[in-house]
Amino acid sequence: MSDKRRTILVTSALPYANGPIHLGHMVEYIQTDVWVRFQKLRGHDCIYVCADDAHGTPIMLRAQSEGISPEQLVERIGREHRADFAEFHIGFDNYHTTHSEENRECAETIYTRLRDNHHIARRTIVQAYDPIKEMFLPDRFIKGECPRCGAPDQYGDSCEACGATYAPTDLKNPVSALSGATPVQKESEHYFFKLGDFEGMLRFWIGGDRLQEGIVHKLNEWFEQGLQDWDISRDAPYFGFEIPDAPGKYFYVWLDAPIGYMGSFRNLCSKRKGLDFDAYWGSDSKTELYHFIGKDIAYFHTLFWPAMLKGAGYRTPTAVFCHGFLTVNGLKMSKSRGTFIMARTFLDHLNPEYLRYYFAAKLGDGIDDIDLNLEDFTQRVNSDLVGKLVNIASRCAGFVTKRFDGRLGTALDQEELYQEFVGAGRDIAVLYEKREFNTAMRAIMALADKANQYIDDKKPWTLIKEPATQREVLAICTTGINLFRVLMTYLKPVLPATAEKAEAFLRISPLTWNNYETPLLDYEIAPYEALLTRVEADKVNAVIEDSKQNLAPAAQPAAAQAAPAAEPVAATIDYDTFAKVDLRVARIAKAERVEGADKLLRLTLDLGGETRNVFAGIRSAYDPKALEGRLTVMVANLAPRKMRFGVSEGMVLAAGPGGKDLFILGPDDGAQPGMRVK
RNA sequence: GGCUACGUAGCUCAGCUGGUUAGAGCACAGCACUCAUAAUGCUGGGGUCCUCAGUUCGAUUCUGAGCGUAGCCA
Repeated sequence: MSDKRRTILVTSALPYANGPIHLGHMVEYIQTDVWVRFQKLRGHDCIYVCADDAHGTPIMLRAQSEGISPEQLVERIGREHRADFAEFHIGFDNYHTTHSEENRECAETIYTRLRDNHHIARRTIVQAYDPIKEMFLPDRFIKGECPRCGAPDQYGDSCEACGATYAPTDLKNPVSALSGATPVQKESEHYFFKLGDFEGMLRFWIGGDRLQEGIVHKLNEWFEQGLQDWDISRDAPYFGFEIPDAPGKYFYVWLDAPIGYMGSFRNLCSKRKGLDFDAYWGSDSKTELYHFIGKDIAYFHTLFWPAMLKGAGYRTPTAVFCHGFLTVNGLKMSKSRGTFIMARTFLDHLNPEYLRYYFAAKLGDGIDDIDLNLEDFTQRVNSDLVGKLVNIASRCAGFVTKRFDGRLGTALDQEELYQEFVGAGRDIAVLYEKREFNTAMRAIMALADKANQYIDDKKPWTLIKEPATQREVLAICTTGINLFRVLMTYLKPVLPATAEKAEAFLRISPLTWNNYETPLLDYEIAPYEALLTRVEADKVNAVIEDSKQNLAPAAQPAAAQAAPAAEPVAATIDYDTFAKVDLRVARIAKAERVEGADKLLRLTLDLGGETRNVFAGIRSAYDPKALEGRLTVMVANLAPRKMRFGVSEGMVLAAGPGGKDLFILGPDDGAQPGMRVK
């Protein structure tokens, strides 16, 4: 049935090791895993590797803020990632990390070969530098006003207000997001990969069937703009691999991330006998290599990555498969709506196979976004999997167990129908191969409909009443159960755990794509037990509730009681005016009375990296000791003001008429010192 | 802002190179059945194919503009 045995290596993009896996990530791992399981089911030699992407500035800083080493952080997150994937039945052959000796070796080899082949250039560039943290700042860590529209508080690479893109040096009034200091310009020598050397090779490479049409269009656009050198080095301090011949310089995280595919494979070679690294990665490799990625990182995988491989004397990918993003209920995932769902939260309440099926039912070979509509999800899973699929086995098994000692008949009632189901496998296999899972699921469910229609048409529950037609009932149920077995084979890539239960029910060895052509006859099966239960709406709601963060209902009863002393609302201001006020969450590190002032307290505020001295006129309402440790909100960009007792560097927000009736603001749990209030 | 995609029934989607009454599943309504996890079967209602303009004998399908959504701009 399968063609000749293929040798295939498959990867999913490496999740970043600074946070947990969410359902958006799962689209990719489920898509890849279904494809890999399909290949294995067909009897091909298919290996699936992945790893944590462990390097870069965000991980370094996150570890710092948690007071642990980056290695400890990455180790912990990696453990969580593995657990999430395992429970979603993602069947990696190997899951490694980019912070590994194998990866260092691969990265160094690629770099030195590129260098020796003259594909590396060195140039001194000027970059923003944080004089307090003593480090160069990535674009995302610089904030300032957009040079085009003037919107405040924009990142160093692009403006969220007007969409302009620019260099961080173009920002007006830039500040470091780490320390609040004004970045200074500082020179540094950087290493560049000369992508332009590979234009001819890449133009040729993107031909053929390697990439989806939309991606090819995008690449052509990039070609027209001209391929530019890629900056692959970063200065210390940086969590990553030091460049061999350049002390103090590190590989940019995006250099060693895709190399992580190789590193993970190399690690697998050390564990699995007979696996030959060069057979898979050598320039003359005969094996197939596929990368599943999200559409956002196509650039790295379709330009830099093949060029790097080529330049270092390795093979290039057979194809790169892009998928779209996940929306929930038609919108971007949102923490406040409770639709930013972590893999773990889903697992806490629901069977992971529900999600595997739903994603499979929606995923095609394109790069369109897919939507997780929770109501549709519930109905679809219940209707397709429980109502149609599992129902076939459930409605037939009772007769077999109760009336025929659990033994299937010696012949099918309808051999043609069985052969029709078997024959449909050819088209379904083609659909799986082309990653048109949505069409495959529809084809499988159409068969399930057919099986139910068949049983309905034969009405075994009527025939069982007549002694003369008892054997007919057995033949019908034997047919139904065999049809179910075929369908379960087709769904095994999507529902591996249910397939396993079905195997136990049928008392058969593992289903494969090659062992269902002859029906099970004269064969004893186990009593039927529910293979899959319905999605309960309560559980779906529980997932949403658990995903909501900091959504304590805004207190509004006060407004209802119409405060007598209500102050008229001030004149309208536009957003820009409001946005000029930089409000920050602050931790009151210290609070003390001020000698000689009967209204003031001196507060030492921690803004997560810097501290401020602020005087607040709240002594009549607060005991200083009770304030220490509390979080509050302050105006962080108020001009410093000299007072008799010192300089006040900002202002704490409070409401109330005065005296004992003063109330300082406090954020909900979870807020961290330094966060901006917007 | 530029570019690349996408915008079809309440929901999720299919419609290849333009051609008779635009399809499927789910949801909904009616009927039937009771073997099955209130599952299943049959029948039915429901769409200005985002908007406008153009090409054409004829456009959901081609072209242009606009609106909306997503990604990218290394």
